[in-house]
Amino acid sequence: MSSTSMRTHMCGELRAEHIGQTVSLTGWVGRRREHGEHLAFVDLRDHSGITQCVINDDVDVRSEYVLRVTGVVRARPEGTINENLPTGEIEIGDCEVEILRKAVPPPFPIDHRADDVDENIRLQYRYLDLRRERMQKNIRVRSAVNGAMRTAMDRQGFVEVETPMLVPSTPEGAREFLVPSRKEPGSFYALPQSPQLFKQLLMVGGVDRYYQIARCLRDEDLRADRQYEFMQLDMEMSFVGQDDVLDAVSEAVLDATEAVTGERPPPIERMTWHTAMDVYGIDKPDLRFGMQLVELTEVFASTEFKAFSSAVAADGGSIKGIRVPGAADEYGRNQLDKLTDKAKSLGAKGLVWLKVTDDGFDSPVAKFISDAETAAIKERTEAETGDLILIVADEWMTTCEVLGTLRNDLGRPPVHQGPYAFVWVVEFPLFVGVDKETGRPKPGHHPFTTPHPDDVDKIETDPLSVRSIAYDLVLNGWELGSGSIRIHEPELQARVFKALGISDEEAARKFGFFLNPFEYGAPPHGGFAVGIDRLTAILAGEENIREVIAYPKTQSGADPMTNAPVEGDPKQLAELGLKVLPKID
RNA sequence: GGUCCCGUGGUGAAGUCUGGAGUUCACGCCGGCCUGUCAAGCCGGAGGUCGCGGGUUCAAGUCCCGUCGGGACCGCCA
Repeated sequence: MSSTSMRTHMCGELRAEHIGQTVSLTGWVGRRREHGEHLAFVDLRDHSGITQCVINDDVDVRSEYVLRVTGVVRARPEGTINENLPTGEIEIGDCEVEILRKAVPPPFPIDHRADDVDENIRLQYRYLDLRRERMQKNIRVRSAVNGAMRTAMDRQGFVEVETPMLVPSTPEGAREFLVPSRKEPGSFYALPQSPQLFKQLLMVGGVDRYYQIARCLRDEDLRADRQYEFMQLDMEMSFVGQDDVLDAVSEAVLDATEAVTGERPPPIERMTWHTAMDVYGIDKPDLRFGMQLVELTEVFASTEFKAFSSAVAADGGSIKGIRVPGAADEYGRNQLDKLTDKAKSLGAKGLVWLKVTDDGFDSPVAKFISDAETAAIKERTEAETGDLILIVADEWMTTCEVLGTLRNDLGRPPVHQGPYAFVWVVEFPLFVGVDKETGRPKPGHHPFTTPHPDDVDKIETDPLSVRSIAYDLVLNGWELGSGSIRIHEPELQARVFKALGISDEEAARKFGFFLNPFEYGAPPHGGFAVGIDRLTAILAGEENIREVIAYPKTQSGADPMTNAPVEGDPKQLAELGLKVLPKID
């Protein structure tokens, strides 16, 4: 497999069993150690590893020269075995060295030391960065993830279908990249934010089980876990319920994890959205650590502390706390003030902190808390002396979100650390919040998501309480993807549109191209999409998806290697009927 | 759109708070010595618009203003 017409082995391949063989290796000069005119050690490197070549002639080879070395595998002399190297027992002697290409010195070392190099420089010379062991590993982890998921989908009877990259602009959702049409100046294609439309129409088309390793594009600001372009394992299946989709995706994701780590994680547990919010304060809970939100509303049922009593009295009010083990001494007044500011910036009216002592609490509000309440707080939070307790009293959602954010800020390990804590978060609300202008509820996922059958009756009467058959896959606090069972009956779709305040005319205008085909017989169907960059990053032990993307963009959307984006050429612009307006300051 | 951090020979850092000659350290690079190294060693050398522009000052890498670039996060990502 690894041999070619130019080489017999890879640089990381040779062992004691090869001693005596004449071999040819190709690769780059990693290190050169010269001992006078007639002895030099050259570490020849390719992605598989390095092999020491002993060169007796006076050959001028330098860092990153590309060589073909032909010689005899021999045992290293006693006392010179390098146990840190898989190939450390052997070396290549009687070397004939062919310089295939000289090289100028690289701007940074092609090894682990480049981890500390400014990322902009690594990206400018990405082709050199990619030569490094870390990048080679990450690219191969990615390939393994793709391969395992593809195999898993094939095995389960899914059919890979490629959907177009030049698509119509869609009215809702993320900002799109526009591509001007040359044939029709003034008209534009959009690059797909996902194959959503096409995959659902594949179901109408009787494909039954579709998947694709799909490129998706969204013109939204970049982050550690977000790029303009990203890859998804996109899938859709017909005549299914939620369990069918979750099982199929679990298979692919667990296979991918096993392919990379060699170990298959346990079956992925499920948690309702409500539990995730209530206990972890976030819809993408990180299950690797505790510090759960503890319910304290009842404890303060008859409290005299006004900040709490008003929350108890309010409809939908909630008081919760988190315990930060052993943190009482770590957090001084200054830091506690910062936490309070943070809580306020997240929408809380305030933050109560209690330092747990043997007697009770050390806190500015300790005097408002009765002995019974103190005992109840300690019992419910399982607090011990030296712990710090943070309490928020507010509307339920605010209480949960604020404490969830603090929990992550204070306790969350780096994303790749520890076990792989997958979790399915199910029963997302159908609607989230209310549009300020229209007063109508806003869709939580997208307007084609099926309402939970038990809640369908409440679409008109209490829309915000309606759950949906929409679900997310979460790993170590990162959202890996989301999906839903789609609405396939027009009556139900009409009710949801009505709740959203979308008129028949508007629905026909905005979504007609999508929904009209359903008239010809849409099967019940549902699907999912898994973010491959994020899954790969976590499996590769990286905290940033740029590390698992061969050619990523910087946070401002530029590519330091190619200098993209570049100004439009006037001739091209003219052909497309485009004119660039001057910048407004 | 916002908040915060960073920018010093090819690379990484110290120096910036408290202004005083481009000073220092490590790696790399070039040359010399060296026959068992593997982060080789020893000796010598070259290499700088302190991101850029403006201001304050007798004097700015250092203080002030602006700007560009990079990063983390918020908004945004139905």
